[in-house]
This record gives sequence, structure tokens and C-alpha cells, in this order.
Amino acid sequence: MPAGGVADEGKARTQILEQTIHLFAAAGFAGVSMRTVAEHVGVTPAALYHHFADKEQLYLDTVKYAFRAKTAAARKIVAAAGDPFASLEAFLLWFAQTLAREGNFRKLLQWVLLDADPERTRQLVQETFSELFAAIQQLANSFKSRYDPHLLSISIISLVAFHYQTQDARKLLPGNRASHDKPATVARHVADLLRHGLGAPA
Amino acid sequence: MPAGGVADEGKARTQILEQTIHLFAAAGFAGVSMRTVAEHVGVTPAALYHHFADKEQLYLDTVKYAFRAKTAAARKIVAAAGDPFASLEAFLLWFAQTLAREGNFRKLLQWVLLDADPERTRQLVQETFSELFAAIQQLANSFKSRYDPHLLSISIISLVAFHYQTQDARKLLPGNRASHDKPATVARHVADLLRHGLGAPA
DNA sequence: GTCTATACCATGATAGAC
DNA sequence: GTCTATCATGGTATAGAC
Repeated sequence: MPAGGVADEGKARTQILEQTIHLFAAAGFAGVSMRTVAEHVGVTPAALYHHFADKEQLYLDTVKYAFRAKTAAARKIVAAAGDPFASLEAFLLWFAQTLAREGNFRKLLQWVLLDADPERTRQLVQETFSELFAAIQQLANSFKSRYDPHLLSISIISLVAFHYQTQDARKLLPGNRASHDKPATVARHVADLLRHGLGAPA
Repeated sequence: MPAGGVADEGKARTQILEQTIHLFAAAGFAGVSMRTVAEHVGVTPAALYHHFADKEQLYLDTVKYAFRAKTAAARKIVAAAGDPFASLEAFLLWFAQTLAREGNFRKLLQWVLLDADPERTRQLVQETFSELFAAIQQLANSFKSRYDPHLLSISIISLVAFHYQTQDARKLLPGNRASHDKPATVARHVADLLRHGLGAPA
């Protein structure tokens, strides 16, 4: 098995996955046809079936491929620094940067959360969310706070993830400014809120 | 124009919308066919086209119908109490209860956030998100905190919304307990976190 | 306001040549 | 490993009877 990590991966196969990420990110499983994929990749639909058993497998492999390495970075960041707050801030900045920069990553995450097929959900959550979540939960535990680690982990992820999920929608809502989507701004806001809460005005 | 608020609404039309909510909530615009809707409603596809110009209009009207009244409740709750923290806690509980109880509402919200069509996004955000957001922003302002009102509003919504967005996924992640999805638990956790932050251990 | 019938196109998937 | 050709099915939408 090659360095990639998941089964065998020919050059052509990898190139297909690479070019398919954007399509599934934009329209989801049901919104993308094999013909569209084929056209975009520059082959015929039949050629796709040489590399993937069916559309479902292509989708699963595409999402897994897109998430690989993305979350491995999180582990390192969380494990690196000693002070919990320093780790938290490093993670928040990394997460905000990643979501801001990699729209495909963000959207695929949203598609995974909306997936109606339980088995597909299971596979994707384990392949995608679980490593990221484990890293955050480790961080959450290091605070030795009053909060439940599971709840706190989700809260930390929420504050960054949901902000970028609503990126397009917020442009239509009052009080929006372009600077609100800058990763540094978001990370600082969330770090402040998590550290001090609303109780202590500056 | 009748009390409903949006154009004309016959009895049959309303019944179609009512029964279609669940389908679009589960599978989104691309994942639902007019045949499926017709079968589920108990008519032929042709009958649907008597009430709705096309599939897109059926989708838009369904989402708008599902959101109507849902968010009107939020305004009252936020406006009611005097103390900002009391209002906040009342809102958090209402929001958690609504998302926990009304899975269709929650899922439609997620579909709206993922919609790739800018014009559809514009219509739906204004019809759905904007009233809820205005209520929260009013609340956020009342804290007179150091935080940007827009950012703070999204943070408040994030902590509850994302928690329930990840409901299915979290069942597969470590540390999950059934009690974590009880509205009272979520609301209390979020209220504590927002009030005190991580800085002040109990 | 709902039906039958249907036009017409897109879909996932396969067989078999090269 | 990719092609051409094809199939069966399902997709949106319409015409016109009742």
C-alpha cells in the first residue's frame, strides 16, 4: 500500500478525485451527475466506472480524499504549545484560516452533516470529523473547567465553523463587514469570548 | 390577501406545502423529485403544476411556509424580559427546544446555508434568517460588551445551532451522552459559557 | 382542481471494441 | 484505461379531457 493511506491510488484516479472535489462541494451528492464529473475531468462516464464501482463510491472517496491531511494538521497544533490558551488560540486561527481559505473543505463538511444516509454518515464522520474532534477534546480537557468536555469541544468548533457556514448569508444581514470574515478577526473574537465571556466588559 | 401573508393560499396548496416540508428537509432541493412529492401528497405530478409554476417555486414556498411563525416567537421572547442575561437565557432555551423538536426546521436551515444559487439564497435568508437575526442582534446590543454586535450575534446562534447540526455526527464521537441533546442541558451550558467564559472555574 | 397520457431529456450503469 | 454505443429508468414539464 502506497503512502497515500487508503487502498490503491493510480495517478488517473487521484486526478479524478482532485477535480471532483469542487463539484461535490458545490452541489452535494444528489446535485452532481456522473456525466458532469466526466465532462469536468475530461473523460467519458464509462471511464469513471473503471476507477469507481458507482457514484456513491466516487463521492465517498472524494470526500475522504479532500479531508486527508487537513485534520492531521490540527493534531500537531493542539499538541504543540504548553499553555491551554495558547493552544486554543493557535487552533482557532488555524481552523478559521482553513475554513476561510478552503471553501470546498467547509462545504463538504456541511454536506456530511446533512447526509440522510446513516451508513454514509458513519463512514464520513469517522474519516473526517473524528480526528479533528479528538484533538479538540484533548484541548478542552486541558482547561480543567466546569464544562463537560464533549459540550465544550462542540462549542469551540461551533464558534468558528458556523461563522463561516453563514458567510454567504451574513452578507445579507445587518451589521456585516468584510473584515468579519478575516480569520484573524474571527479567531480573536472567539478567543476573547471563550476566555472572558460576556461578564467582564473590557 | 388572507392572513397567511404570502400571496394566495388555497386549502389544497397549504396541504401540499405541509406534506412537502419533510421531503425537502430530508433530501434538499436536488434530492427530491416532483414524482416523489406527488406520490407522498397523494396526487399526480401534473396536479402539482396547477399550484406551483415549477419545482423551484414549490421549494421556495415550502421553505418559506415552514419558517413562518417559527421566528416570530423569537422576537417576543427577546423583547419580553428586562435583564439582558434573562433574555439571553430565554432565547437560548427557546432556540434549543425548537431545533431539538423540529428537525425539519433545523435541516431546512442547513439547506438554505448550503444553497449554491445566490438569488435563492437571498430570498430565503431574508424570509427566514433575517427576523431571527435581528432579534438576536438587538439582544447582543443590550449587553454593551466589548464585542462587535454582528460577531456576537452569530456566536450566540452558533453555539446552539451547530450543536444540533452535529446531533447525528456526535453520536459517533467520543464523550457523547444522550443528555447532551436535551434543550435544557444545551441552553444551560451555552448560557454559562457565554456568561463566564473559560477564565473563571466554578 | 385533478386526471391520463406523453414529450423530451438526463440519469446511473453496462457491454464490448480498441 | 478509455472509448462508442446503448439500456432502462427516472427527471421536469405540458396538453387536454373531465
